[in-house]
Amino acid sequence: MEYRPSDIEQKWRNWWKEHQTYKVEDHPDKPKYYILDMFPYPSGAGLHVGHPLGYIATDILARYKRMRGFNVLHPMGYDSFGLPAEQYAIQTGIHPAISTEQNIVRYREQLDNIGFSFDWSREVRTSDAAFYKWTQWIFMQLFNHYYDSAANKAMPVSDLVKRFAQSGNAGIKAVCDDDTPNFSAAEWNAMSEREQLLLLLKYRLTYPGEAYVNWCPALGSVLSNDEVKDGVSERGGHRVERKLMNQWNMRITAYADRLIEGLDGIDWPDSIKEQQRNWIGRSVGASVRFAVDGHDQAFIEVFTTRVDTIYGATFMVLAPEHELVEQLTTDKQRTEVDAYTRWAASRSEIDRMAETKKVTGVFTGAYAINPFNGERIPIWIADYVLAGYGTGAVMAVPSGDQRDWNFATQFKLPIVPILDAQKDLDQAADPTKEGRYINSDMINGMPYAEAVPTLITWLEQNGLGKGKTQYKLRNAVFSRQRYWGEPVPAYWVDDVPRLIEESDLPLVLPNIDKYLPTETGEPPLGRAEGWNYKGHQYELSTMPGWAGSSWYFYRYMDPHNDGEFCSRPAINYWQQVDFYLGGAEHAVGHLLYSRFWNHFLYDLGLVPHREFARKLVNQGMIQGRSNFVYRAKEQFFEEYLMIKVLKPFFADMGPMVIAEPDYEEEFQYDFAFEANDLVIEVTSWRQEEKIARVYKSALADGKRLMVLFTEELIDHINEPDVTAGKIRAALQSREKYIASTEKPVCEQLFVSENLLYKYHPDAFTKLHVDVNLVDADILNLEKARTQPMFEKANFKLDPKGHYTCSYEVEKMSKSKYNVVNPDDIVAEHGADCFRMFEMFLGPITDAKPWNTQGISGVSGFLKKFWGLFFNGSGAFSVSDEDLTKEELRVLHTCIKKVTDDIERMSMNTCVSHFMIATNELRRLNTSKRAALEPLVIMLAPFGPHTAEELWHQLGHDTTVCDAAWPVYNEEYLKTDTVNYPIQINGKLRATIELPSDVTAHDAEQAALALEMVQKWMEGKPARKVVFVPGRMINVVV
RNA sequence: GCCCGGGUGGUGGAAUGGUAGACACGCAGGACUUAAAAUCCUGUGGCCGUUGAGGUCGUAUGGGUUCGAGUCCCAUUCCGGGCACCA
Repeated sequence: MEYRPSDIEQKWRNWWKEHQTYKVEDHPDKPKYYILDMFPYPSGAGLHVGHPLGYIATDILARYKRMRGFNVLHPMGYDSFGLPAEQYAIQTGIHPAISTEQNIVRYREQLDNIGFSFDWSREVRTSDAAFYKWTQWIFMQLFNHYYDSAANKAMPVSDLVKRFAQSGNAGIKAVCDDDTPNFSAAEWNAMSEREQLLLLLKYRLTYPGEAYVNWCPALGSVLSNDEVKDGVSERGGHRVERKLMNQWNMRITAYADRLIEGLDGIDWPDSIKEQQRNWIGRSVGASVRFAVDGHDQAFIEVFTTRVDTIYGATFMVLAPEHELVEQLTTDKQRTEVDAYTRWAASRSEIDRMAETKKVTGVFTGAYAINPFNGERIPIWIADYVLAGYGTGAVMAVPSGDQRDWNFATQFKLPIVPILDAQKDLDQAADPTKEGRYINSDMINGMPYAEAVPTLITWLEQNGLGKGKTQYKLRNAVFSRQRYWGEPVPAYWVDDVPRLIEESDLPLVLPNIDKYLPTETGEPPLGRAEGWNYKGHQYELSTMPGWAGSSWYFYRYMDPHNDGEFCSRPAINYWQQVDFYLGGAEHAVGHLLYSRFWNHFLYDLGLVPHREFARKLVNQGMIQGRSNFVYRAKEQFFEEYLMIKVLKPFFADMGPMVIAEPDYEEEFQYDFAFEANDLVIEVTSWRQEEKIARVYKSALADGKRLMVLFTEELIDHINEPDVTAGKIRAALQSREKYIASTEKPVCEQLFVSENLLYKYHPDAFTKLHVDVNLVDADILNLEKARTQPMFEKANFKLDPKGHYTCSYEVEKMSKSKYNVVNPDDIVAEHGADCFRMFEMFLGPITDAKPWNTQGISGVSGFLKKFWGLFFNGSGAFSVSDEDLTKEELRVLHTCIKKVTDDIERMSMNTCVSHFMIATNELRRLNTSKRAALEPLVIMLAPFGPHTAEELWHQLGHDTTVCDAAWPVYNEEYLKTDTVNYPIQINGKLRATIELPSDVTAHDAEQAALALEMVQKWMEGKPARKVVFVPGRMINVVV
């Protein structure tokens, strides 16, 4: 019988479904093992080949653990709220719930075809009201709790209220806003309810507050940094500004220390732990208040980790958004400061952080007073100081900090050394802490360790500052001005948020007519009719993508519970995730937020562990190979005209007078070619205003104007002669204004990648093109023209008539149009082959570009393995004979290696061990049950369909999933002799066959006796002989 | 820019500090075939040499630790991921 996956795979998938093979029940008497994959966002592009990489690995582990006697929970669901569905809804008007449902159906089909052992009865979807009811419920718990620093845990706000009423907030150690005032019990009790509620917001673990966002006025929406390119929106190229908006926040900073400490107790990759530590960015230092000269009420608070350098602070820098900038700026400096502030507002945070070469900034005209020596230091603003980090102000110490040094050097500000150990301050800053302080008044002569406490004590005694621990971690913005997310279960009364009753959960997302912000700039939910609670308007923003994914792993334990997010018995049995697998790109997003929520739920006694996942493994990303096309900008046509049309044209016409355009002319006419009083302007058909303006200038100058539309240049891009003809005619004509009246056919030009070198790089926009339209980097023009992107396009082809695309290896994603689906491969080679091929690609932790060359190796292996069970005439034929010593060695080597390698998630080497065993058994002509049955069992996690078929052919009638994993016997692995390599001074020179139980002494003697060894020792005595039993012998001379 | 990974034949990759290149792909040669496909066999890191010798270089680059380094340490370089509203 030939191996034909299509004959067996569907059959067994049906059988598993019928027999509920993968249904998981809680068995308190059985050891449990909870294996979790990061659930996918159901994108419109379908499941891509990167998704299953992790799912296959965990599926293998899950099936393996089951065979080792564990009750395994390996569930799957969908992170089904998200921006792409909303954008699709904006474009098409289709409700995100509908497109999401369609995408899920597709995902499910694709997942089913791969033969996973998921228990689908436990599926969760974050966009189901039955699920987000509990996301909202957790939000409400966060609102109702504050972080008590004394108890080091979350406590009910109702307790806080009682304590306020009794003794005010003086004795309360809690995490709260920096600007929380001190008040007595009497003051508290005298407050109105509204005042009290506003004050409590400063303590709650989730609260509305101001935060900076990328605001795009033209689109009327907030954009992610990702959606902002070069200061304008990626879609549409509209202006984007940094704007303060009232947003819900999560007080994750309350848990900063616990989130750092918790990392020590979990088996997560060091790189993830390190990234989280850096993200939280705990730094110990001091905050210092600087008075401002001439402004009695204004103080600038700075945080520094190097308070010891304070006498070297020769200026101060504020973020352009700093609230005092407006007030401090002197009239003389105002124009300059305003211009700089506007410019800075147009830059994204990433741009600002990335820019280090160019130092920019302006002087405000104001001076701060150094609290230690009363010195006046100038206050500047510069965008390397970020408003969102710390206080948005830094004291600049150019002798110790490189960025400050650069700034000081650029703007000629003084650089004062403060330690006698600092060197070469004319070359660079020296951040050393060595030596003794100089120029530093009260700490002169002290070392670092003494100086810091001296200064902090002084600050605290004088009320000018204090020792402080600062975190880079900011409270997490929790509002999204979007539709497709969980509604926030809160409503507003007199600008104070209140929660709805728990009994009114879930607060179901309402339908709206359009998925866009309202005309007044409110989020889409502002369009919902009757969106209010007992007459008060609901919160209009929705929750971010990470809300549902921060706790979903508990829902799988008890997915249909309507009374609790998870029942007590279920959580007591399943406890926590034993093995979590997913991409490292979630290192500081999902994985940190989930830990935060879990610590909170732990404080409330709702979950048994502080950490939700005991072990985490990162799956490497399967990267896509993206292709790019180049769309010409207007500038391109000017260059094209010069190079392709005018140059040959001049050669034709002989010498001719061309005016050198001066600066002003260039401004009036972008493309200022002028000959015989004719000016040529290149612009788009649509730029009526510009054309009118240029025509007016031309008239005023007494010149004639010819307008060449970019669209007509596009039409004739491959025939420059046509344009040359037009110009020739224009030169001879006496008309004042010459422009084509033909309607353009093409509106965009795409230039082949191998022609780009002729033009200025800025003349093109590089755009992703769907890889399905490209074959070996050549764009399929016929297919391309069917796409909206190229509907009105012309292509400038290379001399071979090809449009060549450039390529890059990057993340596989719908937005990069480089998604490859597994479907075709599964259909062609079968699911088992696909599963094993993905594993065979390499370690799951490595990133690698997708590439199907090599799949025939796995496909051939499955055929050979299958072939072991069938005789020459194609009949199933397995004997019951005993195994020979060699067959035993082959089998048990394979058992040992595969078992060890699954345990360390090295699935790629497992596949090669199967190949080796199969090749060996073929060589030995083995068709004995005693060898093949254990192999079928071991193959089952990898190729479940094939294994199930062979298992049943071997005469079993229950599933192979419940077979016991084979155990290897060390006895069979032993060999009588070992082939020892012999090194002379670390270089391999000979080998020698020695008994496997040889003593060190005998081995040395045998090695030294060898002729080759003697030759390489060149008569010198052996100074030392290193003998590693079973490994090697090294002779040192 | 900052943080985190990674760099091994033509390709994917293997290698608890102990014979670098397992297992595959590809390629070359051969067998079977009228032919092709499929299948099977042999070879396959570079260089020098050889007729069944052997030598030498080699794990991004340059240093270091060690009897011994792809593996550990330092520096450089290139590539990938993250950088707070993509998920």
